[in-house]
Amino acid sequence: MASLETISSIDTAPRHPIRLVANRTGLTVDLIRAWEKRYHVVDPARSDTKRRLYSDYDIERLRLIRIAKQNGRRLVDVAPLTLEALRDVVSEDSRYDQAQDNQAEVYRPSWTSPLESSDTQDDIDAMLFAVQTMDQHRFDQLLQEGLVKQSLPAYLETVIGPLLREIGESTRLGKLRIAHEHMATAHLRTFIGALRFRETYTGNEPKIVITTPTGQLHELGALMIAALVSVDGWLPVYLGPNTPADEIAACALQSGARVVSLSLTYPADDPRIPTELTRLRTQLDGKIPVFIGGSAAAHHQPLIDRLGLIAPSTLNGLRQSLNALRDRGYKEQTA
Amino acid sequence: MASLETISSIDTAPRHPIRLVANRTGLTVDLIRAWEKRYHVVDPARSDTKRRLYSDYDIERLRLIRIAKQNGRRLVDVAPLTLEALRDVVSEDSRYDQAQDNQAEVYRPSWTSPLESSDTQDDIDAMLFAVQTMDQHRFDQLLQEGLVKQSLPAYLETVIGPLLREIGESTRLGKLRIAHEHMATAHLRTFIGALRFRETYTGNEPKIVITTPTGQLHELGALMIAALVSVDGWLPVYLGPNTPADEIAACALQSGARVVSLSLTYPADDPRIPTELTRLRTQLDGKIPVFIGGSAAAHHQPLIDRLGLIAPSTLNGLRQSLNALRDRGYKEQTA
DNA sequence: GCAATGTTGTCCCAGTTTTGTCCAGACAAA
DNA sequence: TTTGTCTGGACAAAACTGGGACAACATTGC
Repeated sequence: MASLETISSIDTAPRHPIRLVANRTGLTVDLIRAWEKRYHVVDPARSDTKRRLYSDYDIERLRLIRIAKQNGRRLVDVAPLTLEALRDVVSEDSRYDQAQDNQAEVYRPSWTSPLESSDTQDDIDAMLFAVQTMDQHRFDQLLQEGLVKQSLPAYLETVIGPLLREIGESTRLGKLRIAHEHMATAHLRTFIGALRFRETYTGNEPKIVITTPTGQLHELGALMIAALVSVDGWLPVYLGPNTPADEIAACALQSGARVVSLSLTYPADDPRIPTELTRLRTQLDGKIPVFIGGSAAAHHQPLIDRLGLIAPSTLNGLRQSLNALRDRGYKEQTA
Repeated sequence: MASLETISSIDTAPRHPIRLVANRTGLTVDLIRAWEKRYHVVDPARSDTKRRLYSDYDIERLRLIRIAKQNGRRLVDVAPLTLEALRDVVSEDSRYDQAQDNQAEVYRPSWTSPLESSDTQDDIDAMLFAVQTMDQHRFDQLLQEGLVKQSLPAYLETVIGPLLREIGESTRLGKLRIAHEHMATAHLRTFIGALRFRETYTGNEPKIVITTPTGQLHELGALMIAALVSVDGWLPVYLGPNTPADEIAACALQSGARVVSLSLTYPADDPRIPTELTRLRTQLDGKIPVFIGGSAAAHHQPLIDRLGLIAPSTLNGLRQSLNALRDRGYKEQTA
């Protein structure tokens, strides 16, 4: 369980003091207590000296309730909702034009463990079949259904990632036409792009610039990262693919981003990559870390080491590094 | 299965406070109450402390009434209509809106104007400012709000189209950085892509393949077309940008599409365009018409004429041609 | 063309409910 | 000691309600 937890769960272990919760949610300490007193919005555990201790789950709920209120909901109405119900309410409110999710009845705790791999593979196969038959509607349906079954990070790692690889592979082998790949890519671009907006923002999130460097035209990896980090309370500044180093640096500085993350996939050995990465590293204030992800990152390991960039090997590794960074930032801030 | 039902039927359970309704419809709280007082436009349920509680059905009605009013309808006339009747009225108006010719039949008071152009320009300026300050959240908010104010086709034509042109222009003039343009483009890609899914599909819609030919990397025009035709009951098979002619043809044949639509923007004089268009025309069964849209279509007028392609000069022209085609197809089918 | 009338969005009022902030005194942590 | 958190309560701002006033504008009748 513990290993899976890291991918998919929102931790329910109580450990955060109220101040951190206030910081992360954008609420005041007083308000959090008042909500608890009046509506039992949260029921935090206590330390042996009666200090409130909140879990990640609580924080996420409070964040969502804050947004729900901004959208015009009344506290009385949203206070008793579960995290999942809140997600639905908030995403419906902030994007009421989105395809109405019809799975309200399905109870899916966010700590749901990832699907059995065979199950997942079946899903992926079904998706590939839908692509092959150009059945967009079915494809979309499968994507939506798959998302219901697991948490977003787990879904990206176990379904979307493998699906992308298989589509690429099948096209190279001639099992899929270019037209099929195009359709699937376009559809996934829309789908993953929309995922980001399932999350909600308070305005206090640290920013992260996400893009791909010059020459890297495939954006889906970067987009997945944007969706992923949204879950953990980052605000992605997403620039799409193929951004020159100068522009990335300018954007990071203008937006006040805490981190930059790049995705490298294809072509893996583009000669511009070393130039661009070096240029980016020198232009950025040394305080802004640069993360490198994507399948082609391994090709540039020496360069990455030399420049002091960070290249976690998995999506989950990236996620953990970022979370550590974010929480470190919190400590510095209050120290 | 149940999915279609849940999508198309609107919940009548009263649960939304008036503030939320105001947010979603773009009306003010005062106005909603005034309409209720004067015309019983809605008759919301009440909480135990007399607070108004609206249903999804109410909200949708208010939204449509707002649009109907913008189209020049009088409140007295539309207030008693059911949701379905309102839908008819609004969609009828939106057709006449842009068919500037024969609007004589419809009663339209003199103050009718879809949206004051100055108003629209203000919105666009605000969006440009949000882009310039890299305020994605604001940008998204403005896009959403704009959409509430008018019907989707009108919105695409009066806001999104001009916005795209101004972003391109500003970037060329150096008023925006490339990073800004990238951010805006990426964001719009997500936004427009999601628009298509506002519509609900029955499975009987005629299909239309939408893409851009080889060398044309800008996909937003094509994506706008996909969103646009969805409104009129087409099912877009969207392939993203840069699709070779052979693949377009294969896709059209495999999916049984009735029409193909291409968007040409940049580079306008790409030498591959004539080759690709010719190739496409010959590979497609003569029965499948090919529409050409986009700012660069004019550069290829002789070619378009020679190949017998169709190039309406505006989005609305395209829309009308397609509707005519669809209805003609329908008649043949039933005759 | 002008006056009377109708339509419509906005604002104000006074009373109620809901919600955010503040305070005081006690205790715990750094 | 200083700072932060705890409980319980007080207070004030914001939001909602019903009612009505009013100005801007369009329509209608002359």
